[in-house]
Amino acid sequence: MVRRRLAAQPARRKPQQRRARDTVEAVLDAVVRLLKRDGVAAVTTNRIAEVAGVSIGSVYQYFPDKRAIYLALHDRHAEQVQRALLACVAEHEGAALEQLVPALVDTLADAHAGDPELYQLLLSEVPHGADSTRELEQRLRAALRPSVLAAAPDQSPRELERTLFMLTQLLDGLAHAAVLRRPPQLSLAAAKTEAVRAILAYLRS
Amino acid sequence: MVRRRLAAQPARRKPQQRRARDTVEAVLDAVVRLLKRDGVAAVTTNRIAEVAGVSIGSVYQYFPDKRAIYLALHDRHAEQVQRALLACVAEHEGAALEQLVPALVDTLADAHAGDPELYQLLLSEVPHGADSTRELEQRLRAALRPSVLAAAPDQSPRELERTLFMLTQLLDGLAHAAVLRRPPQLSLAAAKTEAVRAILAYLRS
Amino acid sequence: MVRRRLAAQPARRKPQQRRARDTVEAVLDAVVRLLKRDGVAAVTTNRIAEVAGVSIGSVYQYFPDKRAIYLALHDRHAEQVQRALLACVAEHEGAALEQLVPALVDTLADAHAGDPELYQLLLSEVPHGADSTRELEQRLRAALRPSVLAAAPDQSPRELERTLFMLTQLLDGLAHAAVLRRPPQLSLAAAKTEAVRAILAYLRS
Amino acid sequence: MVRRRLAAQPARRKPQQRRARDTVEAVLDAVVRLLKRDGVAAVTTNRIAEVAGVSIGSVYQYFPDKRAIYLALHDRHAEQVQRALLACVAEHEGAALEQLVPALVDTLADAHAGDPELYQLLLSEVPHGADSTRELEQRLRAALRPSVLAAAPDQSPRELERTLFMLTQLLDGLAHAAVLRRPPQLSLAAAKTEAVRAILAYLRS
DNA sequence: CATGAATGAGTGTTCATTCAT
DNA sequence: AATGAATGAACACTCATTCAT
Repeated sequence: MVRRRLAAQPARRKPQQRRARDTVEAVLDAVVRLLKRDGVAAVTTNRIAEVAGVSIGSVYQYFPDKRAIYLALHDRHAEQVQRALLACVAEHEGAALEQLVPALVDTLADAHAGDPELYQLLLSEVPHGADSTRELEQRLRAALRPSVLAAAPDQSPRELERTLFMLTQLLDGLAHAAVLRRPPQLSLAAAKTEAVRAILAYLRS
Repeated sequence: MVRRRLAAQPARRKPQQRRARDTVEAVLDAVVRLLKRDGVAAVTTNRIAEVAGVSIGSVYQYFPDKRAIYLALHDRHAEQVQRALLACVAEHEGAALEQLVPALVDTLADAHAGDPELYQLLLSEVPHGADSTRELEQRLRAALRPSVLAAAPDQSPRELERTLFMLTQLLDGLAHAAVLRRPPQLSLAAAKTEAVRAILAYLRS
Repeated sequence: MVRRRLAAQPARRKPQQRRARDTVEAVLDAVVRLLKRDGVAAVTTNRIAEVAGVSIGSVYQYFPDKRAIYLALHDRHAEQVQRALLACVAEHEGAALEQLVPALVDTLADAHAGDPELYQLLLSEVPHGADSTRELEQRLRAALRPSVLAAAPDQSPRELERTLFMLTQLLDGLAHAAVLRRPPQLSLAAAKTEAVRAILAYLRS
Repeated sequence: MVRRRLAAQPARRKPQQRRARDTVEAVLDAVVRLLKRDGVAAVTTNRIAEVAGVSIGSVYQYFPDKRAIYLALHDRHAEQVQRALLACVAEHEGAALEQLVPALVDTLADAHAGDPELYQLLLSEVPHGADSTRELEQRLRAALRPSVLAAAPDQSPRELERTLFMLTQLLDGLAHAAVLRRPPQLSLAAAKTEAVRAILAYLRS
């Protein structure tokens, strides 16, 4: 009996960590909700706590200050995008870039299109240091490196980095543009096709 | 009489308009100075007035509120970029895109490279509605339309818009990336060459 | 006419300084009122502003933070005591210490007795750095130096300082004790007499 | 049986009381440590618990609120001083005041000099009601009464109280001043000698 | 009894904006 | 038109205290 209890103890700990994670998630979701409903100006720490259903004190138990909340939000977004990309790359393991690139454009466009409003808000209204932007790029680069290396195994590290840099910029930039910036006459599908065309044209050049 | 008046009025008014323009410029410069020296958090209207050497009352004479100051700052930047682009396009009137594109990349990269710190701040820290981002694109598009039209005079308006959209995104995105995001191993010159290569590859495809 | 105006200008400035002084005084008085009425815990910056009849913003125009308000309060008290002491010393210029000491004890006891409650509060509840205590002593010492020097002109500087130190401590300590700490059976007058007796006994020894 | 129980109970209880005492001491020591290291502002109940190595809940098991902690700290200090004084008085039982007074000054000065920083903090920064100051005086008076009575057995109770009051004030005030307020030129020894001189001069007068 | 996560009233402070001069 | 003292709503954040485990 005693032993069972001792063995069970670690199980008790988990709920604590679970609860912490839940609170963090609730806080970030609250920020998103506030952001969409009332704009950045309405995002106050007290309001966040209220909407998240926790006390303001608890918010400060998990985040040292308001900036940290925004930072975590940006991070969470970057993580989600990375996860989607890694899944996409894994799904097309061994495929040619001709197959991979359209899939990547789709994945990225979807990631942004899933909640373009939020994404736009995140970019244009939610404060984020320069690192935050780099964050997503780092993750993108990491996700793509294996595929690019497989497509051209004999390139120099320098060339590899250059290609990765350009591919990252083109992918992110064009998917982003397709979702958020395309002119009214252009459909999302057409914009994605065009993006794929541009990227493959570069890779072949 | 009419002439005298017309001649006199501008003379009297000019100083006033001059003064107004000077004040506006002083305010915007003050924001830039504060931004660079102490970060967004230090940009308060009272501090702006102080650094600009005008009274806070005068600031509110020219700007309805703080947002308007940031907006004007973004606008001024967009205008500067547009001016540079128009000059570049004018200089290459009649030239093929093969000549124009490198020049445009140079121009944009220079525009950003001239004060990359400020540009980064403007993008990542200074609040700017979605319009503000579109602003620059609109101007870019307007500047490039004649050249693209000249290069392929018989394309449909739809095609023209599509090409302009992609060209704009590629130009701005890649110039931006070349200046602010390129990995340490990649020189600015190499990044620009690569950008030109990508854009021309797309245009030829 | 113009000249008159130019000459009048300084007169206009005064009201500004006057107003500033008034606000500072109003704030300090508000703190005293709050302190006496509701205790230290009730002294919040917003409440101070309210009781002082100024906006909280104005309070912060004149004091960088709350500590500064308390500091100013201690300072004002020290200044008042010093003024009373200087007046007392001036009144007894040329008198023997036998006459001066009782007058000094009276003055100090009155200064404390005038508002013993406030004085006690200031000492025991209102935060004050170590300097604040020294402040009053410095002023006391400065006020007494001429008299002590006159009473024994041929003592060494070292001896002078020693005597001043002891005199200061005895005066302040015993006046203070007479007002705030004497046992119920002892009248204020008797306590003062006793204080004088102790001080003169020391000076004669 | 009864005996066994009585004998056993204390044995069982002692550890509990011991633990309680230890916790209380740990808490008070934590306050002192925080006070010295980081100042009053850093003394929060949670931080106290942390530094004391107990949970905040345990702190509240032993102290009803924060004020009680400070009160206990002042009390502990007063107790220590009293203990030293009683020992000193006991050591000089039957001695004349001429011998006792120097010993008392030494004892008090040592009590304060042992940790003058803490003592100063306790006086100037740690909130303490008026009682807290009286506390030490009461204890001082109690400790000295037998000696004063022995020195002049035929004085009236009124006179006794008056003398005790003055003696207490002079002893505490001058010892305190000798340790914490003496000017740089004056050595601690010289200051103590001077204090003894003043007190004996008063007693002889 | 011990724990420490959770609470939330309340604080000091800021800063966009106004308006009397 | 210019000034800048005054305003006060609103904010980020703290910390004494509680109570479920």
